[in-house]
Amino acid sequence: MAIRLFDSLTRQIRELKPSQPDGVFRMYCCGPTVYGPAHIGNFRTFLVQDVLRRLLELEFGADKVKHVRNLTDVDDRTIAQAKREQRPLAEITKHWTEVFHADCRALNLLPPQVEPTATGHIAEQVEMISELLAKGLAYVAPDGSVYYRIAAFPSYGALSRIKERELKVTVATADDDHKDDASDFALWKAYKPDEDGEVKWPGPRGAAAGRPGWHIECSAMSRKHLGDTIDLHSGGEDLLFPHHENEIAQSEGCTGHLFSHHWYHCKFLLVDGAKMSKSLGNLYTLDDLTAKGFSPMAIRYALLSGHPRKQLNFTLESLGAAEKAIGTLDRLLERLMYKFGHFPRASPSNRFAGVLTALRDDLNIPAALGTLFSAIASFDPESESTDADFAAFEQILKVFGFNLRIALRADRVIPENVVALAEKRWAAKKVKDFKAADALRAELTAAGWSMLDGKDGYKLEPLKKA
RNA sequence: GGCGCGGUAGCCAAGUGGUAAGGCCGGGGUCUGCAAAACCCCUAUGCGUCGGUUCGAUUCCGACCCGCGCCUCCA
Repeated sequence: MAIRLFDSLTRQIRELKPSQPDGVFRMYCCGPTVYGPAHIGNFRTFLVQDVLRRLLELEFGADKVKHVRNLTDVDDRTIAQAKREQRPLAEITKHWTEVFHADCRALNLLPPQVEPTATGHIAEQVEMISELLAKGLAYVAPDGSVYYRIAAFPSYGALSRIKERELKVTVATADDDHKDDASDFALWKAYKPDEDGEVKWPGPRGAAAGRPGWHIECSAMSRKHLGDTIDLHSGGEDLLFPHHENEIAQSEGCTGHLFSHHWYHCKFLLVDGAKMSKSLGNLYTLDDLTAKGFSPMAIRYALLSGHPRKQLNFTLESLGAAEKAIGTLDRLLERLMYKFGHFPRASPSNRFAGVLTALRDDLNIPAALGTLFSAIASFDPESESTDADFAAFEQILKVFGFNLRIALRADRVIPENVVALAEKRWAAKKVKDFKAADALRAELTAAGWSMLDGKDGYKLEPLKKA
C-alpha cells in the first residue's frame, strides 16, 4: 500500500516513492544549529521525520532509504555564542553536537546515514556560489558579500506563494546591506573583524573572504550527498520561508533540475498554549523533563501524539498521560515476552494493520495510536495472541520507535539502600508482620520508590517527581 | 496589512453529510493484608457563536468571536 503525504508545494496529498532507478528514497532534513541545547520543539520535527523514515524503510526496505540531516555549525548564532564564551567556534559546536547526539540516542532517533556539517562543506558551497555567479543569478556586493538576485529566478516564491504577498520591507533589513534589491539574500557574507573573530574562509572568485550564508549549506550538501534531485525535503514550518524558498532558488538555479519531488513541514509545538520562548519560561529541553522524572520514551510519545500538520499543545499533564500510555505498551510487551518466552518468530499478523494504514495516510500518527490502543483492548493477550500477533506488535513498536526495553532499563538503577529496604519488607511480609511491612513501604515512598508486590516477588519503580 | 492554520469532554487529541476513535484524569467492579499492577464496566444529546444549504451538519457555505504561526537567517 502506498505511503501518501501532504506536499507543501502543490498543497496536495501525494504518494511518496523513489524517483531514481536504484529504488533508493532520498530524504533531506534540515538539522539543528549547534550553539545550545535543542528544545523539545526541535525534537518534535526530528521525531516526526524519524517515524516517516521508519515507515519508508518498512515500505521500501531498510537499505532503500537514504536519510541526510545536516548540522549547522557556522552562522550568526554559533559565532555569537563563541564570542560570548570567548572560545573557538569549533569547540562550541563540538560540545553541542555531542549533547544533541546524546539526546537523539535517548529519544531513539535513528542516526541519519550522513550528517554533514556546514564547515565541512565550505568548498562545495563556494563552488555552488561560483556557478550561480557565472549564471548571473548572483552578484558581488561592494563589501565583497555575494547575494542571490531573486529577480533573475522567475519562479521564486512558488513554495511560500510570496508573490501573492506584499513583502514587508523593514528599515532594519535595508540599512546594513549593499543589496540591489531588499529581497535578495546572502549567499556569502564578507568577513567583519569585530563580529566574526577567527571565522573566515577564502570566498568565491571576486568576493571577499568570509563565510557562507545560511541557506547555501543545505543546497550544497543535499546535492553532494543525494544528487541534484531528491525525493523529499522537510523541516519545521518556519523554514518554509525564507529558508526552503531560497534553497529552491539556489539549487534549481544552479543545476537546472528539479530540487525536490516532495516538501513536508511540521507544525510548531506549543507549550501551555503558546509558542516556546525563554521569556515565557516555557522552553523545555530533554534534560529539563528527564530531571522531572519523565522517561525519554514518554517524551517521544508525547511529542508524537498530535498530527504533524497541526500545532500540538504540550503540557506536563499530557506528558504524564504519555508516561502512562507508554507504560501500558511496556507491560503488554512484557506479558507477551512472558507468554512466548522468546522474540517473535512468525511473520506479522494483520492484528494491527489499521495502525500502518493510518500512518500511510498522510502520517496520521494520533489516529494510528488510537487504532493501536483499540486493537490492544479488543483481545486478551494471554489467551488469544499468536506468535504472529506478537510479531505484529513488535513491528508497530519499531515503526513508532518505542524502544520499550530501553525504557524499562532507563530508570532501573536502584540504590542499594532502597533494595535493602525492599528486601526487609518482603521478609516481613512473608512472616505476616504487616505493621513492619507498612512502615517499610512508607520509608520506600519517602525514598522516592514504589514497591509493587507480585506473587513470587516484587518490582521497584521510581515515583514521579512533581 | 499580506499569507496560512486551528477552536471537539477536566487535560491531550483523531474523525465523519447520517448521528462523536484513542490516551490521561474521574467513578464503579473483580483481585489483593496494605499499595500497586492486571482485567471488566461507566464517563461529550455534544464538536467556538449566529445564520444558511439539506430529509439530516460537528462535518458544506457565509458572517462573527477567540487563539496560533509565517512575512529575511526560530524545528
